[in-house]
Amino acid sequence: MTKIFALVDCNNFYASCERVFNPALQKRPVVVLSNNDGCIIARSNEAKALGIPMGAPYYQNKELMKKNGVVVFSSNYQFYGDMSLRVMDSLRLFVPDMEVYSIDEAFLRLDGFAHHDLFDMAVTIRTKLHQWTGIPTSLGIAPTKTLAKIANRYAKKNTQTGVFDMRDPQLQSHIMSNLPVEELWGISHRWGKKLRALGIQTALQLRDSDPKFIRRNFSLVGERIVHELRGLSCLDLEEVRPKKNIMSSKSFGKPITEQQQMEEALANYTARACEKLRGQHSKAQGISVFIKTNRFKQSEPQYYNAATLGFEHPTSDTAYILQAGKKLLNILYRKGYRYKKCGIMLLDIVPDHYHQDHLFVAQDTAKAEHLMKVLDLVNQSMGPGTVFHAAQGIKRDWQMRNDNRSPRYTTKWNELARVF
DNA sequence: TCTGGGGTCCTAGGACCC
DNA sequence: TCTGGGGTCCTAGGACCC
Repeated sequence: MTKIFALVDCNNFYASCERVFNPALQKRPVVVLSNNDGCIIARSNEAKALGIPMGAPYYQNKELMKKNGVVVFSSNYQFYGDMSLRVMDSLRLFVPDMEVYSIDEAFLRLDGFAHHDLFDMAVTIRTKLHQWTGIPTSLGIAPTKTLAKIANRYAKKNTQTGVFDMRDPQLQSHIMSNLPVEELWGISHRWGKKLRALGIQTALQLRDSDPKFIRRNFSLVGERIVHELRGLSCLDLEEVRPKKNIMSSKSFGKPITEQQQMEEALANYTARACEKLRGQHSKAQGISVFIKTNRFKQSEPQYYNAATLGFEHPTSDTAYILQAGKKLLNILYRKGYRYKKCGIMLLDIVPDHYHQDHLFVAQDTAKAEHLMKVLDLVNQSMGPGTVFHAAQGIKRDWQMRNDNRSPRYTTKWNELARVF
């Protein structure tokens, strides 16, 4: 039986979120910035039309935006994350087989609905999502994930309905013949250049290439794309799996020059990573820490260093991991640099019921685990950061900038939208 | 002044084993 | 002159994604 996939993608997701509780933004150009107000990571259609580039540094486009009355937001991940949950929960009401692919995308399997009019069904889903969450979406339908991605792009650009069904092979060929190869899912700018050098310019040409040849030059990943373009599904819906690595890293609001401050920042990132770790019911068996200076300031002395440490036993105890991080930082840190960023990665993650009996530590871990449970509970009910470790510091004047953050409308009682 | 953060998968090559 | 063959596991690095 042939499969049927749909890709649901939220249009300009972060910008659309900002609009939901602020209708005055409806026709205005809106832009959302990355952490630390560094780069532009979301644009409303009006902002795109002004030629504001994706991923570009904010400060380079400040003038252009000011001139055109663009409304600028710092990122508000608590809010976007919650809006994403609402969209995904709504989708689940329509379709049982679904994969949440990213914060703003989900793949669906529609095989079971093949006797319905899938176009109508997609339009209904889209309408309801908008009605229930305020978020506009696009829906592409096709026999493979890779083709569904194309269908979705097409739906966004070329349709009134926001829905496009690309199951027909002739239609596929026609659309692919006009699609530059680097716009395919899985083909980066780099691979695009390499493909073009080999005479492959369009998605259609890639589809009709020899899979073995593509494999030699672009590995299994490339070969799979060829098959997917031919309508042969190689990528199925994926289960939600616990993360294998958990990272937490951030640039500082201003350069750090004291080890004490770096320790504080690192402690905060560590606490965050450990929270995620416990949230997915896992333990880590090691930690890696890195610190670096600002690579864009080549006039300043540059420094990057990283180090890894294995734990004696799998753990999710923040206090224990904080100590390990501090140890590593002590090895890495050199005086005399202006540091811009540091980060921590939790490694070799295993389920938390994975239990290696350890004669001497059993007692301690039980106590620590209980403490962490209480800590998480308090922070979940009273708000993040209500209770924290002393190592995380209080002043935190290295913290990132987010001057234009909107209220956390849906996750903070005192930031609810008001209606007058 | 100012340039994000968090992931996954695949491959090649080395270590090690019989 | 000449020094096996095959397998597994692990890791680092490179590629991609949103």
